[in-house]
Amino acid sequence: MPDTQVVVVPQSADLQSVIDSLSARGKERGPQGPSKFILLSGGSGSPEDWPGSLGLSSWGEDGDARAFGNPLTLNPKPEPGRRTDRPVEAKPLSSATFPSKEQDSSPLNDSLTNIQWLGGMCSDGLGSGAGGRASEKENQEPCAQRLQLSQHLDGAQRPPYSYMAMIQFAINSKPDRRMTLKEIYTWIEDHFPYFRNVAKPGWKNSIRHNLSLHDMFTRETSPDGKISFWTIRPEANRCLTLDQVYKQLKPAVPQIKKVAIPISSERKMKPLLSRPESYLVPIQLSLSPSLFLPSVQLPLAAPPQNCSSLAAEFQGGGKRVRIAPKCAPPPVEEFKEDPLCVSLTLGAPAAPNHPAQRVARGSRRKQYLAPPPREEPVLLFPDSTFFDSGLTSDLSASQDTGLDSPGRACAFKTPIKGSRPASSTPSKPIGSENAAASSSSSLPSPWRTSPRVTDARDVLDFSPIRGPLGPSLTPQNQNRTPPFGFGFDSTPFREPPLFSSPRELLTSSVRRSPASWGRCPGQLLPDRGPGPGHHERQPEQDPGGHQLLGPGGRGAGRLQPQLVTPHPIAQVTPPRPPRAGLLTKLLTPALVSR
Amino acid sequence: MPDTQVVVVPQSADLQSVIDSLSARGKERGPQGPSKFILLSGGSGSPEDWPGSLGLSSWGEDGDARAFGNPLTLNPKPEPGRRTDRPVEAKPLSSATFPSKEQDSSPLNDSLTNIQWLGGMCSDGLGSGAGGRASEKENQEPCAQRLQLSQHLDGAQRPPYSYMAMIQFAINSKPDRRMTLKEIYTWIEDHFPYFRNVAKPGWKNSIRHNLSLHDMFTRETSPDGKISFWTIRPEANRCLTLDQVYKQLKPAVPQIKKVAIPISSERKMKPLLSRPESYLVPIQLSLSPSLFLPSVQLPLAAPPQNCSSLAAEFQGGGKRVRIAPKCAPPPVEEFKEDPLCVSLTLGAPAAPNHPAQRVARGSRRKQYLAPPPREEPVLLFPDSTFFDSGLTSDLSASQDTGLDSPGRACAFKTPIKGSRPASSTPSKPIGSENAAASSSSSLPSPWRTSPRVTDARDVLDFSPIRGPLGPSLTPQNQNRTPPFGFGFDSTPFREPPLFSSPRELLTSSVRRSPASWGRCPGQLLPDRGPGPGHHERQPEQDPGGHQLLGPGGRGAGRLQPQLVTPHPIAQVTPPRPPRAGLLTKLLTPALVSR
DNA sequence: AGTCTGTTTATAAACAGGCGG
DNA sequence: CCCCGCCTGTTTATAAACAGA
Ligand SMILES: [Mg+2]
Ligand SMILES: [Mg+2]
Repeated sequence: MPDTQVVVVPQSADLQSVIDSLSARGKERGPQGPSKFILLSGGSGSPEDWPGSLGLSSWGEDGDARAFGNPLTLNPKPEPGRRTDRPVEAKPLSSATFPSKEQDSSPLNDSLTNIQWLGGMCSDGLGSGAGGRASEKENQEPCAQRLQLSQHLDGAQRPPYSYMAMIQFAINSKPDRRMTLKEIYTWIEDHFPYFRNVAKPGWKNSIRHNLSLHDMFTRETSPDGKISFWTIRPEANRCLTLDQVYKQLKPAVPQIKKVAIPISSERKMKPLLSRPESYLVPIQLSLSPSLFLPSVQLPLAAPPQNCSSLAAEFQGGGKRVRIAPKCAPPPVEEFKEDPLCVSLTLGAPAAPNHPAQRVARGSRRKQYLAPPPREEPVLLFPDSTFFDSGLTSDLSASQDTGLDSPGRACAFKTPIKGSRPASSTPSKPIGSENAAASSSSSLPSPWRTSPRVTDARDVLDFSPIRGPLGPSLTPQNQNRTPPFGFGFDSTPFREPPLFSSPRELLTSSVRRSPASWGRCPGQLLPDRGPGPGHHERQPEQDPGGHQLLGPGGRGAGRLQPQLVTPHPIAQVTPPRPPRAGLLTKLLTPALVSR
Repeated sequence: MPDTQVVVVPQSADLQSVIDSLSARGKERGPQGPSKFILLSGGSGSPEDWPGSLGLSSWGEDGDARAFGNPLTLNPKPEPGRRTDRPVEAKPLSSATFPSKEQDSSPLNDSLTNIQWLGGMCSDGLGSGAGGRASEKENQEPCAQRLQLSQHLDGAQRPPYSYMAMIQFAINSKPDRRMTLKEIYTWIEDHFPYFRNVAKPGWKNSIRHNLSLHDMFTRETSPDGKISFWTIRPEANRCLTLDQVYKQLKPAVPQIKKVAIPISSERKMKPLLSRPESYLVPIQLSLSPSLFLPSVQLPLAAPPQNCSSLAAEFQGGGKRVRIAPKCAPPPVEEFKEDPLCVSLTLGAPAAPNHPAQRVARGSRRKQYLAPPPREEPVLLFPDSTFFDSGLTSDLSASQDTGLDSPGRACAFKTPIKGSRPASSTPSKPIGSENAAASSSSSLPSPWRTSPRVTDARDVLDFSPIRGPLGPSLTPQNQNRTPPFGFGFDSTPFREPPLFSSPRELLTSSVRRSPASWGRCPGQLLPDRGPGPGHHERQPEQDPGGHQLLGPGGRGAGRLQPQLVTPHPIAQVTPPRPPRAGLLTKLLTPALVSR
């Protein structure tokens, strides 16, 4: 049902206004816009938290106590000048005109107009106070103190994407997927006015930081050495584009857009850390029909599998939406306190109670210790496990409480990756990825072995787009065809995408054939030939991934249903939110004064 | 001359007081303490900047505007409780006694007593004000506002080591090189009282952050899954210990301790970012005799090579000392404006003007694009290039200006690493590390090829200890024996350590045979057998490294002599500090008001 | 329910190197 | 030609969000 959107509505929200808003947005969206909506009751939140009226809390007053312009202190430049090269904010806010010139970047073919965080070019009359020491450094006040006016439509809403994601958007928007730093800046400013109009100049520092930090991004130098271009390691490039985040590429594939409506929750974070509480993300829903409104039936491929999701948007009382889910199959039976899962059809039960496949307990994920052993762990990989977009979903909530509790075949514990996922190139046997970390040659044997237990967990597809090939249930981790087809790239993967954390996803490579690296679907690469024979050096094979969103314990199996249960309007009864904790408080509205 | 220390003295310092201080310290040190000192005139600085009287500037006033304890705001816990589990600072500073109990960690066999940043347990009478909202969160005020009193001897000086380095110290101090998080905390608090007495509780957050971020650190789980231990990937473990930083392991190897005396320079950094301006670091000096006082002659192994260093301590007007240098051979002749180098004996000139070995220009280092080609690039690897301790030294200052300028054989440009150094395991051919990044199968040919130019640069030994085997000059990158011998670990490396940045050093592995992984020299592993046959899975081969110190552009060829020239008291005439810039100002004293 | 542990992102900063005014 | 400031790139520090135990 490509024209369908699932909308999670705060309990306290006015349903009619939601509907009105959605209808309006659907019109803006044009013919491709969703015409049907699935409404789910979400956590809390009041109408004033809605996109347009979000108050952008308190990041202008940061002040920070650091004497900025002490002209006599010659301490080495606290980030030199570095003002935005765009004319905006160049002068001390003298009623700038925001020429919005230099729309030189990629064509704005993204139909961005309907996204709430994408306001138009700021056209406010600024000129507010505090303009004295005009910010010339990156570590300065936000570009515009003019927050009180036009709190929307000028990028007041920070986009919900992480820097890493935005950089990927930017680079992948170019046909050759290569961008200079300045171009990245410009692209982001053009597509996310927040950064031009609102963010402090330090955001450019963060861009550079991300480029350097993540080895997904590599720098290439022009032959003459004069120009540096940033690229995405082809093995790691999931070819994320901003388009894909809200525009479906292949209507044939069932896709549902999802709108998370913000829940009030004030942050004390620094400006760029605090995120808007809602945004549009595309996901491929794979929920059992019982989760939906009675009238809705998803034309799923295989037998409808479970695999969670949805609730993602509400974790932490409207924290932020998770894109690129860490989707792990729920344990087969036996699991306790997993409200959403209860009503879901479970994947084909893998060999239950597979001994030696699970770490006794203790696992905050990551802890890449050893590559998955040849005897593949039991990995539940139900059909509907994969989500089209990076919407966070994870029903692997089963806390893995009792150690070695029987009946929990798919424990999904501490996936292993051999501290570097590298080396399993097509030219080499897959088993060659033994580059591992756990070979500390002096460990007492119990220590060596235990972490090597290779339960797959979390994991799966972070791709915002879904290929037509529906993922097939692969309980034995064989013949699996992870949904990395990417629409046009149909190269199947021999190995299932096994990674346990966003970081790994981000850093590691795409589990596609080298021939398909860098071949992204769609019109983004019109001038590029299929380039099939190009994979000179076969990089390490590994599932590539990316994280769209901000900080948080993404490394672990997220979206514990008990934490984020969206109280679906459908029949699914929230089976008692177990062990609420602080997050429960967040889900209960009005506690936050605001 | 193992009993010799090089002391860099600020120009404005009172020499007699320096000598007195050094003498006193030497006595504290005991029989092993240095009895001879080499004094070098350094940048600037006034006596009050000396260790004991450093003012610890202004990190208590940060304030930060974020309302901390707003009891009604239920925003998810801004770092829960998390007070130091040690009793120190438990109450609101009620004249704490600092029981200093639980000296349970490794035996303090480090003879730490002579290090200035290691004060005794704080014994001040504290009880100062501001004790109202006792810090219970990690993101709180520093443990003790009592800075005004007893500004020394209680850890007032932040140790000069990065978190990564300290974690290595801690873990490697255990015989089995395995530590729980809490043990790491305790070890650091015991050995660096700063963190117990002065630092804000957030330092523990940073420890955890470092453990997670750097994949050098891996987590292992006990068989029952109840306990997590942090270890160092054996391939990456350089077996750094705090001992090695100031204690010479093998007196046969020439080692000289160095004392950098602080230069006044106020920072506006946050507490933990601002570092003390001086500390002891061991280096293996390899300077031509002309650089030293006439009476000093270093018994260097091979013909005295150049290779810089020294000046390291003074960059940025007493920024911070660099440990674990990024030592790169200086260009042979032709280089411009390299004062220190001028007077140094240069390494044997490698094949001059090796075409196609150098990137045309443009390089801020890192930019791992392709693995080093089989035809090894010309890498100047002069004997004295290596320093015993991690003292930063880098004479590769030659800006590599003119592209393909002849006469500069050792261009050291943009080393390449194939975005993941993995896969070249002993079991596999070295050539198999083709996991690379530059295989973007759609790049126009010029872009593909250019970054692949494989000039080695920077690089080399970050080890704080030096093995007896003197590095041999290897202009052709063959038969090189990088100084990774580590004293007792004499396993030679087949591949030279080729890495270009501290990060790479940190992340990548030690270029030792797998059998030698985890085998660190000395008494640290008394209870561990030689464990030769333990390397089950051969991890990626790659030079291991580590960085001891804090932030900064370590990735690039550092220690531009023009920036840090210490004005040695010896005959070396500072050949005109080229292109001073802002850093020049920093070197000139008194400009900073203080 | 709170704390501890672990993972990840955001932000600031230090500094190196290059370039252009 | 040199100085100097800005831009770019790398790395560490710090705070924070959040998950899991
Ligand atoms: Mg990078
Ligand atoms: Mg780690």
